[in-house]
Amino acid sequence: MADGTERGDDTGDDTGYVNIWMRPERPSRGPRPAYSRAQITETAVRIADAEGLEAASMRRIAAEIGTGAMSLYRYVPGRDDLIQLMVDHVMGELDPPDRPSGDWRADLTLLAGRSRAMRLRHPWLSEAQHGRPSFGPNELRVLEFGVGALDLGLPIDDMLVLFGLVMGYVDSAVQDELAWEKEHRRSGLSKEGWMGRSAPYVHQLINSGEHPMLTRIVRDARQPHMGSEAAFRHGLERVLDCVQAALPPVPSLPFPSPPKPRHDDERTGEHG
Amino acid sequence: MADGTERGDDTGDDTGYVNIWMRPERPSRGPRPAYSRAQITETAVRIADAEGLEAASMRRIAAEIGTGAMSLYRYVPGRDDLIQLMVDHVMGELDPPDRPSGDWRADLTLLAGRSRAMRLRHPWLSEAQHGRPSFGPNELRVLEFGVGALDLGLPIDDMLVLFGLVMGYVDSAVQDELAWEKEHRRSGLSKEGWMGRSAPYVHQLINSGEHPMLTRIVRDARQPHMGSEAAFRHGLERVLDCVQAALPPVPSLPFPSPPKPRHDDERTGEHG
DNA sequence: CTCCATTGGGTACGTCGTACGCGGTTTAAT
DNA sequence: ATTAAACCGCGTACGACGTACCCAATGGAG
Repeated sequence: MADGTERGDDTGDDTGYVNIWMRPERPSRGPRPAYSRAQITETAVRIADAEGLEAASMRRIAAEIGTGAMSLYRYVPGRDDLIQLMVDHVMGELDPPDRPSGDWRADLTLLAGRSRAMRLRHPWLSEAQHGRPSFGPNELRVLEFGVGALDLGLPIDDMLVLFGLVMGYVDSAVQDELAWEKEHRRSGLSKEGWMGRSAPYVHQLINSGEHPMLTRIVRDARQPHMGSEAAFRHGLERVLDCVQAALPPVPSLPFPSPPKPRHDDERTGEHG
Repeated sequence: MADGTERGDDTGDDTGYVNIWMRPERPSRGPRPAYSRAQITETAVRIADAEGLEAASMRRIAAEIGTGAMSLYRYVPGRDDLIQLMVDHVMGELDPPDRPSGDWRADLTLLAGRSRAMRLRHPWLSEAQHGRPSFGPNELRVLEFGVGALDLGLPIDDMLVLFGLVMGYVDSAVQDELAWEKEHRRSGLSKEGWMGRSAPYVHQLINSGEHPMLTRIVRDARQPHMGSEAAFRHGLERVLDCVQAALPPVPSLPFPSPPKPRHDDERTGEHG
């Protein structure tokens, strides 16, 4: 173990910046750069949208811009950091309001809907996040809005759990929506072709009698027969019902008015 | 686009099998194979456990077994399918009981605890799943047990949403636990070193006054000061409270306790 | 027995991320 | 104004990667 690419124990890298957000885009000296992080990031996002994250290689991005691969390393420490820039860039598309409205359910519904649309536009996002938060500026804006909407008296740890539940649902729901498309890209089969090929396997599992839940999923689930957005909204309502149960009871407050910012709420929930 | 690795439009691959589970391990004719899918999968898992998923390359696995890289392709169509075998293999470690016990909360607690332990043993799992279900036998056993535990009168779609909430929480919680370790492996910094380097960035964000929730996370969150397992159990109880609220009211129980989730343990004096 | 499907394994191709170094350009310091 | 350091774009090169293709050896089916 640990034979080769290890560096020192405490230095990390040459610059000493621990993440991409602490590294300045350009120093003060030297000629003016021909490109920019934003341009590189947007190009990478465009390629990944069209052909997947793995297609957004350094060479491909550079070729799209019209330069050599190594030029990109003047702007970005490496590909992993560029991917973090891509993630935060598309997070900016959520464009949450500056402050929660006071109606937590409407706020989270808005955020979830925009997240779904954004994730459908950028199917590589789940793969690119793969766990680490990275605390980019746009990611922070989303966090502030979403967690702030749940600021109704719970401890911050519980607020984070609830916010994670909602965003986690959005992620997995969109992944399900994209599953057919991904499988198509992987196997070259259409949806009908995949169903036809899988039918023997699924039938074998069902006929074995050892998978009652799978049987019910195949036979009784209505999600495949609903519209994608309708299924998403339905599940989201269930998740928000769960969240609501974890929130402190709202109607009777024996204490003075909470410190939540009360905005004039003529925005009504857009639930169906 | 689509200039190179594209195949036909409807054939997919040579064999016609749509996923790895439909492809038989070995045909009837020819010499007896020297290795097996199980051996290859276990070797790959061992490498990924120790050095990450990307270290489990075909060449590396083959070298560990003591053969050439191309020999593995007699057992597995490609690396993506091998990763699916790895995922299902570690899913087998959950080893759920044959049938739910009747106490859905105990069952899901058991499954969540085993999932956390398993994911800590195999930190690459989240990266390897990256969205697609694949319906392997061990994955199906977990699905049958977990969803079956929630079979209390809800429609199957809602059961799936609730089960996904619980497993999604486990995933994200373990990812948080592993975040330090991953960052350490990436930057070569210790936890204290990372905190020291990030302090200026975090302080800048906090001092800007535009991130009240981040401020509360840094100042008030008790999770970093709890044990990892205690934090996990605490959040899990919150999630299960949410799930309970979505379940139909219990038909008959000896205890007439209302299903109201408790939202305040002992949170006293949160502001210093 | 013969036949040929299947075996393990080697070679080779195209791709990847990126370390390194070069000559030219810009700016801060003198 | 001069100089030297810092920074630019970019080409070359290296060691990986997944895997297509080819080969001789092998052993069950006829």
